[in-house]
Amino acid sequence: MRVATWNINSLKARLDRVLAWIETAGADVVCLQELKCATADVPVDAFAAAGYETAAWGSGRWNGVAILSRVGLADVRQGITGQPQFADAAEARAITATCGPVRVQSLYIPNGRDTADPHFPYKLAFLKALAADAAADATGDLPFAAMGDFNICPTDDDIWDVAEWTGTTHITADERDALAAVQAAGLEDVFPRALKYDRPFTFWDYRNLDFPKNRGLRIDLALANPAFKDAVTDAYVDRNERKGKGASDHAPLVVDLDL
DNA sequence: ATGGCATAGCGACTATGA
Repeated sequence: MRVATWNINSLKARLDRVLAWIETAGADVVCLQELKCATADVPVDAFAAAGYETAAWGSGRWNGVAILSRVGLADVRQGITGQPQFADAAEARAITATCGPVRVQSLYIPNGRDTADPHFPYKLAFLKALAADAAADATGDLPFAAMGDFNICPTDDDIWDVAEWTGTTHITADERDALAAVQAAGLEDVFPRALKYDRPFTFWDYRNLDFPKNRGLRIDLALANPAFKDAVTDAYVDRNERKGKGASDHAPLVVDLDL
């Protein structure tokens, strides 16, 4: 089966591309992030017509996560245990579901904005809660993966030029330590193939010709438990989906499983 | 030191993203 995660940067603006991609890619399960619409505005009928059930948590203009599945959808859980709030609100950043033989979590980790911004400790707190939340699924027999936009480059190789990002979020030791704690719960980074160049970036800023110049980041990850990891036969970033007018600034991360 | 580009929202601009 084929599982994918993709930050689509607005479901409304990207619907045609999402429908086209899930069909041509033949994805069985798709984790989406940054819906940027309310739960009630998620086009579940369009996904149903394409053969997919939908679990979604949207909250309007920002954030929003979903899971599409054509292999069943059960045991849906919104948010994570102990999820911190920001500005007194629980943001739509996590949804988990069992899809046939696998359990997947669609995650949109807070950006952090700036290391001096309140959003930064919020990001770290979210990751700390995630590490505790993931422990049960990570050690279970059911194949499980926490997938999504982690907004962290795990290593200096996961960014086009780390020197250009000195002092910014996404590459700090605090963030990498928080990510390592999530992995220490029993989840391993499923490292994808690059379809072009040497590194499998998943995000390129719209500005500055960053995509043509391959100034990218690898921030979209699939963290898998042993049962999931053992079933992986291939993983790659579909950078072709980043091309052309109307693309998201993220490309889908695709994982194939012998399940 | 800042913006670039893209998105949504009652909008003629701002906030957010990474």
